[in-house]
Amino acid sequence: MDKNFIVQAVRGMNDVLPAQIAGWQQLERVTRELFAAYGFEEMRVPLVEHTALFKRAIGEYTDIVEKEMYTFTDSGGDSLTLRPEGTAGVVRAAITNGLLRGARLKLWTSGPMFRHERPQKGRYRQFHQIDVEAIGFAGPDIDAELIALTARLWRTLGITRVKLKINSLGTIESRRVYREKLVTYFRQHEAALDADSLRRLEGNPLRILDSKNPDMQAVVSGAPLLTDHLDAESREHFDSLCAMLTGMGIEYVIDPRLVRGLDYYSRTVFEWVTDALGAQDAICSGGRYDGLIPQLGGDPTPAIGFAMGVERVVELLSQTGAPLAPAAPDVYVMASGERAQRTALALVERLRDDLPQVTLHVNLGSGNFKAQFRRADKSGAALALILGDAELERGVAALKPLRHEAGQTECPLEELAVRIPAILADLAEPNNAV
RNA sequence: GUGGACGUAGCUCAGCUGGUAGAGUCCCGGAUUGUGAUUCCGGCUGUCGCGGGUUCGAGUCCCGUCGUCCACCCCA
Repeated sequence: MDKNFIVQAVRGMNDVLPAQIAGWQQLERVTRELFAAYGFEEMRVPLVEHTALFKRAIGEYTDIVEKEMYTFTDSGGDSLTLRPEGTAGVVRAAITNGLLRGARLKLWTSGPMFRHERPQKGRYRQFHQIDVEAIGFAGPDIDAELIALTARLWRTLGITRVKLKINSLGTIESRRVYREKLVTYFRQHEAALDADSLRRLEGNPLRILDSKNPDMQAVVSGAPLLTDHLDAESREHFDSLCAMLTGMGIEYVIDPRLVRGLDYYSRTVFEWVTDALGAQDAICSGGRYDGLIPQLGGDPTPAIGFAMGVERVVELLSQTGAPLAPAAPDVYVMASGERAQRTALALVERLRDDLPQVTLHVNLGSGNFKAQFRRADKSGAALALILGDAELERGVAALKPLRHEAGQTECPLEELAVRIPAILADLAEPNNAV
């Protein structure tokens, strides 16, 4: 085989193998239950939208829109884009399906997102997010509830190395005023800015505050703070949120330099970070986007949402050390001899009819008893069902517990549907364990 | 997009200053011709990421390329 002809996976787009799936399924199960408990309903939206939607929602001058989108022209001549984030599609769906009209929507969705970035740990070109959006809620109480939900999620999953950062960006108007002050300040200190920051000065000056360059610390720390330039209503909204978080016993730090990279955010923004994943430390973040819906053509409606990175949370989950072993079957069925092998499948199908709650794995293909026992052991099954020509002669099967000292017994074929659950129940008793 | 490290068997890795590859594990068979651990014996798998160059000779040196990882950047 010529390795040059082996089809490779696309860079940054990963397979999730059976050995890794347990963490994904656990996260999916826990979030599904939690969202239902908080009154959120699932919805599903397309992976592909018109390019214009993302340009208008995320912002023309963001990194995502400028250089990270998978955009193509379809055969009808439309410019389409693989979604780089989830909120725009959900909001578009709410508008085009007529779900607004003063409604209060609590929604969640999940699936793959696409950004053409250089892959590294926790950052892939196809990655997965779980998105939660609350549309039609103006007060700080929904902000607090969303954050409480995420805090509960970490607790439920056993994830501890996370920290909550919050901030308020103010209204779009107050942010514009602050932005001008900031630009004025940085212009006065242009000599001290690095190349990245000079570039941002035009497009997104707030991001300069986020700079990790140590040489920039002096300039950045002298910059006017967003928190000091909030309008009165945003100030009150933010103070209420802080009080509610404190009231719920949720720890947080106010980070006046926390700025989101998407233009649609206003007022509350928050981010859960961890020190366990390296440079890609944000596992869940979001904020309020009161101005987005009218900007996309809907009736003015306040809203807030967040997204969590599935790959990153799953990685944290696997680091917590909680064993996520693949499920072992209850029974491994082995057959040796021509007649037994012919009979085994039919026998097992009857057992599946009678015992739908019991998982049975059948040894497929050939293999001597030694090999079949090895496979049975590896499968993790509690019980081996052994069918040989000798047993068939007498109309019985042998049953051997694989994880306990209890010895091997024989059972008439017609009694298996009764005997197997009885033995499994017996083996499940903790004091019978080896 | 920028910088750095790395790429040898399915997996984890060894291979000193260039002399055409090795261990453990996994898998298969046997000791035990119908019984899973362990032990012992035997066996299978590699165009040393790919392409080019230097050399009598390259896993080893050089260049390019692809990929992974780390950081920048960005963000979930």
